[in-house]
Amino acid sequence: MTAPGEASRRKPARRPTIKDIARRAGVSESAVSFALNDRPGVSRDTRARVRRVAEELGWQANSAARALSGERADCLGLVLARPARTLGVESFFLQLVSGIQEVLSARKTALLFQVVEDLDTECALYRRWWAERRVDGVLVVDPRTQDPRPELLAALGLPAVVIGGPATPGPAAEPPAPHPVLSTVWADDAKAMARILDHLHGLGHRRIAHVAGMPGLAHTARRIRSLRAEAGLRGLDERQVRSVTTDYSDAEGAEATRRILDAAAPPTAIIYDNDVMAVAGASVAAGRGISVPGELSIVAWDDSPLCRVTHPRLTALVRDTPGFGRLAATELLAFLGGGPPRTVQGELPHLERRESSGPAPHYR
Amino acid sequence: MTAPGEASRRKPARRPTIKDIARRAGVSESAVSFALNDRPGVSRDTRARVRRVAEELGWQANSAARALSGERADCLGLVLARPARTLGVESFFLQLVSGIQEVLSARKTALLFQVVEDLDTECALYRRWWAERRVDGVLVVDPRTQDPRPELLAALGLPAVVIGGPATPGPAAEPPAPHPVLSTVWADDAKAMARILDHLHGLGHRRIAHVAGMPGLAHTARRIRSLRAEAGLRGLDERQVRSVTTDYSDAEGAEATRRILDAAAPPTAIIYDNDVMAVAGASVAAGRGISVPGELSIVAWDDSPLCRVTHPRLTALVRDTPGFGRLAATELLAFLGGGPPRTVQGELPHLERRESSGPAPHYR
DNA sequence: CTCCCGTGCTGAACCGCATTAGTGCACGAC
DNA sequence: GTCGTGCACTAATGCGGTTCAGCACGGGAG
Repeated sequence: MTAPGEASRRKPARRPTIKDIARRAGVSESAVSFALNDRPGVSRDTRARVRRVAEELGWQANSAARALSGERADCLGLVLARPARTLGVESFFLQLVSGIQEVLSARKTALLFQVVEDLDTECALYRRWWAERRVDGVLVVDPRTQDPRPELLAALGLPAVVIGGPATPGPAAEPPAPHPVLSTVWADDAKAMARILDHLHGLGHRRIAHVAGMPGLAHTARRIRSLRAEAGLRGLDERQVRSVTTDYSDAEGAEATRRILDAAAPPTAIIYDNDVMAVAGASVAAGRGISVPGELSIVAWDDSPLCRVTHPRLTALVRDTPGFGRLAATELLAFLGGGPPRTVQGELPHLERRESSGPAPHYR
Repeated sequence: MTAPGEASRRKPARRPTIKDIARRAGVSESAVSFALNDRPGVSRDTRARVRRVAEELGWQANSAARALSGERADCLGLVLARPARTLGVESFFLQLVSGIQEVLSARKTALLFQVVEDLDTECALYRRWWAERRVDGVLVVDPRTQDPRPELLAALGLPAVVIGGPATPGPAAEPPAPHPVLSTVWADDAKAMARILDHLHGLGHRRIAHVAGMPGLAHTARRIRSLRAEAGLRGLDERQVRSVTTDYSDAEGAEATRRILDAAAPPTAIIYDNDVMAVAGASVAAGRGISVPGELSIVAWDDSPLCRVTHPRLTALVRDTPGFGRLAATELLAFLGGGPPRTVQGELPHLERRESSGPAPHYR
């Protein structure tokens, strides 16, 4: 029935267990467990001997067994709820994940990563992971203004850190109110927006458009509020700073740009909430023969190679995304280790000035 | 010691086990296990009752317990070995992962995803996952010409599917030789390259450059060989089709473009192995006042929104990346289910003709 | 009427580790 | 000399499933 290759292919290839170590080291299994987990109850000699044998055998704890008895899965979860369609050019997540894993891999903690279509599926997945005890905690991304996730996770008792600020928006300029159970890492979008406005206002721009991201997202709301607030501080009124929301795609970024440029009194500067839309916007301007930055300045919120391959290269807000991921992972591990839920702030981004932003036209 | 919030936050929130189901259904635990796993040994009535109780209790099998006794982790692994630096704009992986998970989530199989710095770390990770029994199998990406991974995985007996063809390069035009243990999903780069050459040669291009990806990657080698072969079939010699390798970054793509254009007899068309480099190349051409496609045609291997935001929009080879992921996941699950290792081919990409490719200059 | 077998279910062992409750022993105190 | 005490270690138990060896029962064959 089974071909020869068939039989050999399924070779069991037994992996060593603590029993094997115990036998070879001449001690009991529990002594081995103590020795390998840095617990008291074994002499220095025995501990060293056990360690050596374990090393020789290439032993690694069976994660399932450890999870079953230890009540820990040594595994965190990250769900990305994005319709497949909008999984376009995206440098943010891979960088975030890369940062997260720098921290996790040092602790032998794994990361379960899943892309799903929508928020409901994401919630269902949290429930399943919780019930299956697959993960010790989760990293929540893309917080929304109306977000069912914090409540769900709190109800399940599944530890989590919300990346990108809380779902409950406070005043734009203030740090988010701490959630009683969840940790939060947030970026000060208000200060970041202030930096952009310092730059543009200093260059003489008085009519500024803002092509924002998805309406439901918390940081979209924060940025829109921040723009208003910062504009107000500089004596601009609401009609001079307009925000429109999009789905972050190049298509909607381009479309928004067209509508903005068609207005009666078009702005002299546009802020885009991501790099893809900024490039798309620059492309629209080029297509219409509008000179950048002569007639229109462009600023991208988030830098990437994209911003450097256009002509002119785009002025962009540079964030340390891997650093943000490291921060989030560190915070979640600290919480799992028994620490209190905290609200910590990521590094403030800086504005990388390139050729897409310049003096406002009437200033020349 | 513990604050009030501290105490409540760690609420155990017990999850139901089969013991709970057994008690409420009035049967033994083993009967519950049989009923829930579609095994014979329980009557229709009992099975239905157990199912109903499990449903009511919201029971989900503890994945650790199941893994421990069942010898299956219901989890696959995917490692991406990329220096953090080159984790730039990358649509390919998220799309691949999204396709993979369409298949996995239907079977309640999770995906462990990890980004590491290099191949050695990747191999170490396979060993650890294997020893820890974390995963039932892995999806291997970015196969190389000299690739230690198939051998390692075979030695460990860790089932795997290699995505993107085998490490052992056969003749460009032929499907890869099947590995005795590993499955492979591959793309026919030779035919894809033929489509590009059909297009360019048909437009009169006779000097064609190829800005390829990383030298060590198997598909880079395949594409370079394919270009030679296809050029030969059309009567072009080696000096008319030049390939240079890069690290896929916009910077190297631009640099390669500059050197290519500086040559004594520059090509009339350039093929780029990814979208980012193609855009960077287009940007270099624009900076030099070289008209595209008037003086230079550009083709990108891999489409993305990027290719649609440039002026002119870039002609690109469109692959069904999520479909590729689905294929790979399906194949790995089939193998885990007892099927033989197979070599299957992904859908052939098609060339999306846009404005960046046109008649060669001397044809006008 | 006995024997046998299939059906439907139970009890117990087991997976690999962590943990708790002992156990034997040396040593110091009284 | 006896008793406690701390140390180094072992034995036993449990985590939540799966699985295998029974076991009671009923019905058909001989």
